[in-house]
Amino acid sequence: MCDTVLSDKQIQKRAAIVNAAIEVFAQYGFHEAKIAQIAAQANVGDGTIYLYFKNKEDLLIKVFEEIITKRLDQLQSLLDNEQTAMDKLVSFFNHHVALFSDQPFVARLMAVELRQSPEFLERYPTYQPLRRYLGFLETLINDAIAEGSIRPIDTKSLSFLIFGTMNFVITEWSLSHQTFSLNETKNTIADIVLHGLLPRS
Amino acid sequence: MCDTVLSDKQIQKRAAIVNAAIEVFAQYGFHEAKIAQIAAQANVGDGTIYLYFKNKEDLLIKVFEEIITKRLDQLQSLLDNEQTAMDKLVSFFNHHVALFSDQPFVARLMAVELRQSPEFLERYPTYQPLRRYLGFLETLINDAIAEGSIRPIDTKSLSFLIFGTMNFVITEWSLSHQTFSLNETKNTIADIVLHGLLPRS
Amino acid sequence: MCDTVLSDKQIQKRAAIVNAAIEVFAQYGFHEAKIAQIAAQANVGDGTIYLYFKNKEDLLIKVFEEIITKRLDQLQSLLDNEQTAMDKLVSFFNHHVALFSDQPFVARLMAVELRQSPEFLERYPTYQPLRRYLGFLETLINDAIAEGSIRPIDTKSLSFLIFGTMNFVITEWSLSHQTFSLNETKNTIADIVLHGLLPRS
Amino acid sequence: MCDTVLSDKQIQKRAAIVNAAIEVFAQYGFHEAKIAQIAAQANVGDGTIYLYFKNKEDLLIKVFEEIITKRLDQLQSLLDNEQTAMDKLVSFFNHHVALFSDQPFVARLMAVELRQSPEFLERYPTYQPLRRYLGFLETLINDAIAEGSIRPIDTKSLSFLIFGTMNFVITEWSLSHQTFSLNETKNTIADIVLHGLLPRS
DNA sequence: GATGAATGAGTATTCATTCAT
DNA sequence: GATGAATGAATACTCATTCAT
Repeated sequence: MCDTVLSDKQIQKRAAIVNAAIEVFAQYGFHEAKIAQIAAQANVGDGTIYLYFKNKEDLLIKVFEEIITKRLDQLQSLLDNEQTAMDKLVSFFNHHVALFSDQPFVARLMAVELRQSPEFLERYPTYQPLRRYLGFLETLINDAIAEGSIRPIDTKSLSFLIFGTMNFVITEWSLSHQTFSLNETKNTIADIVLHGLLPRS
Repeated sequence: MCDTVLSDKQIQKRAAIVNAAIEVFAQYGFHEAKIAQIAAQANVGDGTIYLYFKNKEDLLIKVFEEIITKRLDQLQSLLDNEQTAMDKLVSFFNHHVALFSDQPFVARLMAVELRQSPEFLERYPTYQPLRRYLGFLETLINDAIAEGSIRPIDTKSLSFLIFGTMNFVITEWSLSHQTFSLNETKNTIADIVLHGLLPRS
Repeated sequence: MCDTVLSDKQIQKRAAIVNAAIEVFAQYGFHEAKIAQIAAQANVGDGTIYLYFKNKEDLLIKVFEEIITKRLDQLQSLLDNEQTAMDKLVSFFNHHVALFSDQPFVARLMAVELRQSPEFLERYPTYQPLRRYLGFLETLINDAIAEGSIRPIDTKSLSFLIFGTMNFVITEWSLSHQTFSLNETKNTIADIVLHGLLPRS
Repeated sequence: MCDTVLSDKQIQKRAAIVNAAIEVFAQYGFHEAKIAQIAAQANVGDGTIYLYFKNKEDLLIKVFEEIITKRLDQLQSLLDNEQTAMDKLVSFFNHHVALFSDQPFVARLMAVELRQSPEFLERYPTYQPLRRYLGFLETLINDAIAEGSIRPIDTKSLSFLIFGTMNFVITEWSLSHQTFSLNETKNTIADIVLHGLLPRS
């Protein structure tokens, strides 16, 4: 059934499972999360999960894929409002933080759970929702460079800078129980990246 | 015996366990790492590990503490060669990357294993070797600001920027099997952070 | 599921586990009894035991509770045939021996396993199926005294005398591989208790 | 060394181990008692115990043998003061209770630990310190019968009656934290056994 | 399709025993 | 002889997965 067309009721059931999985994975991490708890939270039988997902690992993978896809769709439509490539890039940055700070565990999941171990990753060589996300960011950067809004630097390096920094910031912010202002930190970092650290003459 | 003064032979045995643990944790992650495998790799009996560490979790914690402490000591003495605060900061940045790229799994461990789950973290509220590391970085930043070498910005934000970015870069570099130049990426990022992204008029 | 109403099949499965547990506990004692062996004997998976009992200790406790309850029910209905309190008391004595000599290990379990250690007992301060059994015996004694069939002596002392003696006798009889006549011993003891040891003038 | 003649210092060391073992076995029971704890309590190294005893089981066995031997010696000399066989028997009864109530755990050990399991017993077919104790009691009974002080009944049955009852009483008394008068219970039981339960005309 | 009872493989940890010192 | 660090066998319990209903 895993790949068949689903009825409405089935779509709802699958969504319930995914939502429950997000919550439970986020709270306990992959290994401490129990299928039984996810099933209970989703109000389905334990076995039902296996009608929609191959196994626990597959559930984690799929959950991510869907989060990232949804995030990218949201970002895409939000960015349509912006004119210049630079505006789009700045907007991406702001919305990235905003979107993930709504569900900070997703940032943690991205930084942590999907990187369980080299072993894990090697079992899913083609699995790279993160790649799609970074790829999207790289496109925006390239456009901004082409536009002349920012100076030409290595695209991948900048995407790592933006994504890596903000992922770390969001995770810290979440783990610290929001004891600092995410927004101010974000603005400070944007300022540094845009203008540099050196004193302005 | 856990906390007593150790004989030379015991020190060697303990070190063998720690080294084996680093390798196995790094390759498999905390949950997939088996005590039996660590013991085998260290050439000791399974039970011996429990003479030196309270349990598997304690082993992870201690392993980290020791890595971070060693790293900080190394950095400290390397930085003694530098004159200005700015030189020290730049040197920290370079050596940080160099040190962790020698053992890229340590970067992964820092980013991943120690963040297992909110549950895990809450069991060790005061445990923060990462704090010490970031604290050291913040001191360097403050000195550089006081010196006038960089403009006054929020210290914590900058420390997040430097550490978060480079931790991500190292992890990506490691997971990608070193398919890009760590050094060039590092230099590009340093350039951006120092001079900013905007086109130079 | 532990406390839910059970289906017929589940009742059978639970009973199979209880029976297997009685045999294995009886043969090896609590500590030497292995869950795997009980499961094998009951023809269920190891894990299945944990669907019906919290843990090994709980299994021991529950097994006893059920044996004692069943024994008391049997005794109760057997005693309904007797008219006087004295007849009931004598009947209890005879049936007690008969019932436990059918499963002599139950006598051993009562004397031994449930008294593992003061530590064990203190973990179950309110757990006293033995109390119920002795309490029942004390009631019978009180009635016989009220009836005037036996002289008024301390009820508890007599209950200890009857129960303690016969439990010891049954255990010895069982451990000695029935090398003496349980029935004759029982009758001799009954005679002594009823008529006293002193020579009859 | 186990069976060699021992120096004074060794005799002391062995005694320290035995005493520590009694305490620890009594408090925790055989299975929960740890060799390491016994060694610590006896102020010797773990390995030292194995110089004096073959293994943990052997330690339990030897400990009992010595307790029983000492008890029997004490009883023997106490009984020398008595004239008639009947006086000796009564005296045995009283002193048995007194001696064991000083170390109620010995009663428990006798009732419980030495009866671990049929398996355990079958490993020590010839091991019967209890036999010696019961044998001594039977001799006293026989003498009292020969003397005409008590009527002729089956000796073994009476020894079971006396020993079984009092062992149970002492154990209950100990486990109940001495909430009833051991002495009164003892006297009531003696009275019943001597005079019988039936009303005196 | 949905369920959840049953399964049994898998593992951290303990502790009696050994043996190099 | 005494020690106690080292050993590794042994086991209760968990939980992802299956499959009869």
